[in-house]
Amino acid sequence: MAHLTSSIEYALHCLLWLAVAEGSPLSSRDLAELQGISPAFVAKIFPKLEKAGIVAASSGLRGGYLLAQPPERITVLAVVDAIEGDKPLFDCQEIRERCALFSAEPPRWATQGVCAVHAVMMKAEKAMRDSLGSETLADVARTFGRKAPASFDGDVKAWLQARHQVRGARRASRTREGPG
Amino acid sequence: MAHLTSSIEYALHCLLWLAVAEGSPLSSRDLAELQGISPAFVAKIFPKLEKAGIVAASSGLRGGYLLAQPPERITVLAVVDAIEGDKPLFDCQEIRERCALFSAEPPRWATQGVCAVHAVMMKAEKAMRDSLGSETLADVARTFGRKAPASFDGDVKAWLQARHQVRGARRASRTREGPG
DNA sequence: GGAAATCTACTCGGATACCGCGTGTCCGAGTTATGGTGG
DNA sequence: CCACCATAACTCGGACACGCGGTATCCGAGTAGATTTCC
Repeated sequence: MAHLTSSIEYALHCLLWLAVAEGSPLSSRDLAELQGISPAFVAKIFPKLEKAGIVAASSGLRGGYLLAQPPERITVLAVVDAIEGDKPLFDCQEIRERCALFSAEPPRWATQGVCAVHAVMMKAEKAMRDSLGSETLADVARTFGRKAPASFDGDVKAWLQARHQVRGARRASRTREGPG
Repeated sequence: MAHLTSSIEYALHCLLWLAVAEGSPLSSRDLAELQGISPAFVAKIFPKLEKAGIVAASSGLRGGYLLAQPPERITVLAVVDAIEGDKPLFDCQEIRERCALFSAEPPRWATQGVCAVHAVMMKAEKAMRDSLGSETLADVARTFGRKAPASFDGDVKAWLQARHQVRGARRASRTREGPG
């Protein structure tokens, strides 16, 4: 992975909503409007989550995204890797090879094994990945759920249901009202 | 800090050379040519290390940089923070506040405390910082020293000494040779 | 009244601009050893 | 022979462009449901 970007933040927040709306699919537009963020941006990052097997997409009217796994099995690390493509946090430029003391070509003892600086960075990256891998979506949702009042869950489901009912009914009301 | 950039990699490699050249100051040019990297870039990042109290600068001919502390007291984390300015690895955008269910203003329970996603990221960042903080420049140098043959240290000091002798002697040789 | 065809709005998905940060470079101010000069 | 002075190259330090990756946006292909029409 590269580093902890906004895309990852958006993805995690969206996934939390999918966990709340257990069962009923939410479209990228739903997720965006629910959180007051850019719909286009949400639509851009979700295909990555789908390819990683974190969410499942369904097309057409009343389609949307569903968690492809139970929240207990989705680690934050998996989400990060899905978005960032598990690029390394540090890319060693092999400075050790270019030492002026190695006139023509660097000796074998210098290029053997892993660069000492690189090793430190990899160790740090592993510590970070381990931390992210130990937290699941369910853990984060629990933290969130502890703060929200009991009524909030109902409010959310009501909002989603209302939105589902509105879907596809616009044409009907428009023809009823008529253009003139 | 932001993330583990090339500047940090350069800085660490340069500091390793300063540790090897214990006592005699090395200029940014020395460090650059010794490693085959851009002198201008080295010159750009070293003032940050000086402000952080990691190196001490001396001006004028035969000036240069010196470690301001023993290598055992310089952690990799200190170097990272010196270069990056200890910017957070993740900046929370407080998405939770923009929820559409909070019509006018978000309720207090939603904005209270730390965002659950943010908390996970901070924990991961702390794990990384702890790892970087546990490694000192001396540790890295030891790893490097284990690989290099005993003769290498002498070669390095000879190279540096030769370079010091050359310094300031160019004008002399130039006037001696003369333009005509 | 029931079933098929049509039609619309909505969905995902990828290809396309904008912007900020990091990378890389350059030039100016200040300092110290050198070389020459005068006593 | 010694002390002083001007010189010049070297040093640090900050200010200036370039390029890439991430952010944000748009538009096209495909699909499921609702409406309409016909038997």
